[in-house]
Amino acid sequence: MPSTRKPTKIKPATLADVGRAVGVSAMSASAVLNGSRTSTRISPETRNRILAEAARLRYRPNAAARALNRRQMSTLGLAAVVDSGELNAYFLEVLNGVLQAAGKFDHNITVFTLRDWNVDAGRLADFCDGRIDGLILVAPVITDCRPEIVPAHLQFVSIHSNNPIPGVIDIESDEEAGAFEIVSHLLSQGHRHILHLAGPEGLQGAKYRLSGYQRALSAYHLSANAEVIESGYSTENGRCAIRAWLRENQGRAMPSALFCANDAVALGCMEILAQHGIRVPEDISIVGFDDTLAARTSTPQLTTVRQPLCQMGARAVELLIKPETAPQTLDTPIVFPTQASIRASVGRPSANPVMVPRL
Amino acid sequence: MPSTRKPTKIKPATLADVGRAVGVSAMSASAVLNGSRTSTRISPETRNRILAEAARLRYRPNAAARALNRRQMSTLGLAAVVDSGELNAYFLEVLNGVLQAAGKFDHNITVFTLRDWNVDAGRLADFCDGRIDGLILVAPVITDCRPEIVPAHLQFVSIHSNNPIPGVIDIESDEEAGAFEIVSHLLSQGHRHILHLAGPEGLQGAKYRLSGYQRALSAYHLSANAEVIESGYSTENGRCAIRAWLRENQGRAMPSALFCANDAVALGCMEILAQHGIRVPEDISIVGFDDTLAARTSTPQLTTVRQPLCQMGARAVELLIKPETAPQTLDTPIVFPTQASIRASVGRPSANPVMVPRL
DNA sequence: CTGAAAGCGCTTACAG
DNA sequence: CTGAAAGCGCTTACAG
Repeated sequence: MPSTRKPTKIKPATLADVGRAVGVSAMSASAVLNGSRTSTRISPETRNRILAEAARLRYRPNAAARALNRRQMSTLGLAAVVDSGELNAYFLEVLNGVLQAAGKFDHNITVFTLRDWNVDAGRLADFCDGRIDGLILVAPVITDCRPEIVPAHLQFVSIHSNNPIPGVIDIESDEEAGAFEIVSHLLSQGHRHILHLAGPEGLQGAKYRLSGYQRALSAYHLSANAEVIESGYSTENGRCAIRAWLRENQGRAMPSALFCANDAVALGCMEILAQHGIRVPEDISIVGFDDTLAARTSTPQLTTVRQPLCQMGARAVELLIKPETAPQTLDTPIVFPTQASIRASVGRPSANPVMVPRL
Repeated sequence: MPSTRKPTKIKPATLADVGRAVGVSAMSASAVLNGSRTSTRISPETRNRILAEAARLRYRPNAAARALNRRQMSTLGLAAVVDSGELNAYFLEVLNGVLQAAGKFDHNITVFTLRDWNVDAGRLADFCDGRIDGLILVAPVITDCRPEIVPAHLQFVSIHSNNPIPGVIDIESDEEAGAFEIVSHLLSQGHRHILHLAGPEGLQGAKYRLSGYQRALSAYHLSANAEVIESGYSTENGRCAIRAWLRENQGRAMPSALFCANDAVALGCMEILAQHGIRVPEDISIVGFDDTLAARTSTPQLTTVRQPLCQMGARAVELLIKPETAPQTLDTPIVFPTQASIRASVGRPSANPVMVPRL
């Protein structure tokens, strides 16, 4: 007998159903099954009968009714932009941290996706209609920041906000220090010509990474050797950028190392370099940024800068659920440390410089 | 002036507030602002005044109240197990498809994470308390499948369920055909000794992949050449499995190709082989399964089997929101086709066989 | 065209 | 120890 579609008529048991089955009021059932306060005492025997009937009827408190009454849903929102139709590895790391923390506090996570921060900023407030008790903005880039995007009755927290949003607590990682550390590592390995593929112009994170790069070179009195080309943040951006650079520099010496805007860009570069027979790290060293899972699965594995995205996500959840843990001043972001992840994609510079191949 | 924590007292405007401001009943406001049915006609002028006041007060219908009344939340659940504390690339692909489809139907997605399918199966029904209108199970492995795990009033859909769950529609991809196709590709390239690193014993997907491998060999009358070792599904599993195989087969000829349980395992193998100076694809060809983003970022890029995870996620959403699109029989899974993704990790077998290095 | 009433399922005072 | 009442914000019949 093939199973058939289930009739959608079956209704879950309510407190009234349980009460009726036992012969008491819904209120008594509520006190036993959901009541947190101990002031209302129920006799042990009716208590047991209520418990038994509730189990038999598979009673579960209705979340919508409870939310309406308590004015909170025990749910947090997570809003992110989907670039080119795909959430990326960066988001996945944040999501992991957010889910883990939310679980601890018995909260759910609802994911909202936007096409574009500026265009969809107005929709943010629409999500605050009782569905969620707080909203986490993942890497928002809201340049046109009108006050009405964050509603008066809910708290927002941002992670890696591109610019301050009034009333929104921001969580950052120290990207400047991370960039400084990783470029210093390259320098300490003997690299003197390090090409930086910078992130998208206008993005704060890209600026921090560039600034850390410059500060490291400066510390070695090598500012004159700085060479920067703008790339973006995607693998395809990385491919295009390095391809263009190779085309324009045929016959010249290759840099001995690449400092890429992020892991995705680094992977794009590795792909193109491999096509030209340029080996990593024998011929050229490469470092990325973010320490996404792609950094661990590439060949060779990527030296990169770890941002504690998981912890940052968890902190965002904590800020919303336990606002008393928030810092005094909302204007200064909470900053997490970054850390270099040293892997196989960095070696010593090769003795005889590699030349850019002629096409 | 530093911004201060917002007083959480501010309450969003209700229909009653809007009605009061205009001087009409909440019901009229409802008819204008949220009413879908046209039977209730409001005069154009009061209509406009209601609209104006609603905008001024930033009225938004309360989702909890509406859900209580309509008995649906416009939200779907997505449940997955977090292996070793991390959601993986496979999940991310499914999530992408699910979010995209949910957006089209104006539904939200709430993510639930479990530690272990069998242990936490009982919690599934707890989520069905009015928070969601349907639940998607991502790759569930519920061996001890008692009927009460799926509640009577909600529909569940599974993606890649390891075994049938009564009353749950399952969505599959044709893994057997995918394995057959990719192994046939290896055979067509001249490979005759193909080692299979099989997925975890007991998992249905691993069986399909093994079966496709065997069928392809059989079609070439090469069943006698089959060689299978059990690996798992993680990169570390892949490293261990290939390391063990190399240790036990020192001095013998290497297989000319590896068919790995999935991309992660393939990457683990590539890493270990590289350590032994064995080149891909010159010395040995490698194929994976899943076509996760790691397959595109490895060097060389991985030949693998693409499963349309995004589409499968989208179909799951559609099944829950438009149950009329469900197939007649729930017992037969919906099967999506798989497809070989040919990339650089496969070449022709080398003329002189590579030997397993002595340690 | 407009409103008073009842109800969705729960909880929070308040009586008995 | 237990229950009747009122309310959370919305909607759906039903009157006027």
